[in-house]
Amino acid sequence: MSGSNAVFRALADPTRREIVKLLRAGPMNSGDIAERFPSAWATISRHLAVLREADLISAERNGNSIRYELNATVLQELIEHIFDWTKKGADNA
Amino acid sequence: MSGSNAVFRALADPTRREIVKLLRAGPMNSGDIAERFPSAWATISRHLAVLREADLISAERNGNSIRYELNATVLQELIEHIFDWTKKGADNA
DNA sequence: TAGCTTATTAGCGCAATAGCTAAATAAATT
DNA sequence: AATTTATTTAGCTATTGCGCTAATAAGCTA
Repeated sequence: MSGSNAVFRALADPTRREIVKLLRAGPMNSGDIAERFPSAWATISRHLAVLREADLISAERNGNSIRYELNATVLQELIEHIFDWTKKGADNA
Repeated sequence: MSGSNAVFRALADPTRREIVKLLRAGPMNSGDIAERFPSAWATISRHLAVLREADLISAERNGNSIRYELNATVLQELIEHIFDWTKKGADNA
């Protein structure tokens, strides 16, 4: 999936945006994340996979559990991307 | 559809993002927009409706045709919205 | 009014996505 | 090795979303 498309698609879902916001505070385990949502663990796990594919978060195995961390860089790039849109002129992607 | 959710959903589609980018140069008729895409006019028209619902563009009847204009304010707000995510701390929406 | 132009809405098919439960994988523990 | 804990993958159903064609609406002009 091509770069920014995956990011936009990932952020189109409210639950996934909530996960992103949740991870601002710092890294969390998959289970700790899932606990905060009404959906089943497996459902959240799939959401995490989508965010991972978009590179919005990164996963790291930590013994038994898996630690998810927000990828602030990608958010920053997204902001710049949209910011470019607000400028008239050339066909800057 | 609640505010920012509509915006994120609208931008999740590549064609709709192209339309947004196209309108940076200035207002355009529905037909002139549609001509630039391989999809059928009706398909583009529906995309325009989605963007309109998200308030990313505004429509104005101009005699026979309808003029679409980019709503730069909403893009600006979106940037600020995402920017807030990059800050740790409180649960700022 | 009829007819042309411009644009949207309706209805259908198909592919993609979100949700669930159950099964599978992985690491730690006994 | 078998069990427990943590998480993902698989298989299913239901909903949503995109694109098409055909039909409808709104404005203009003869």
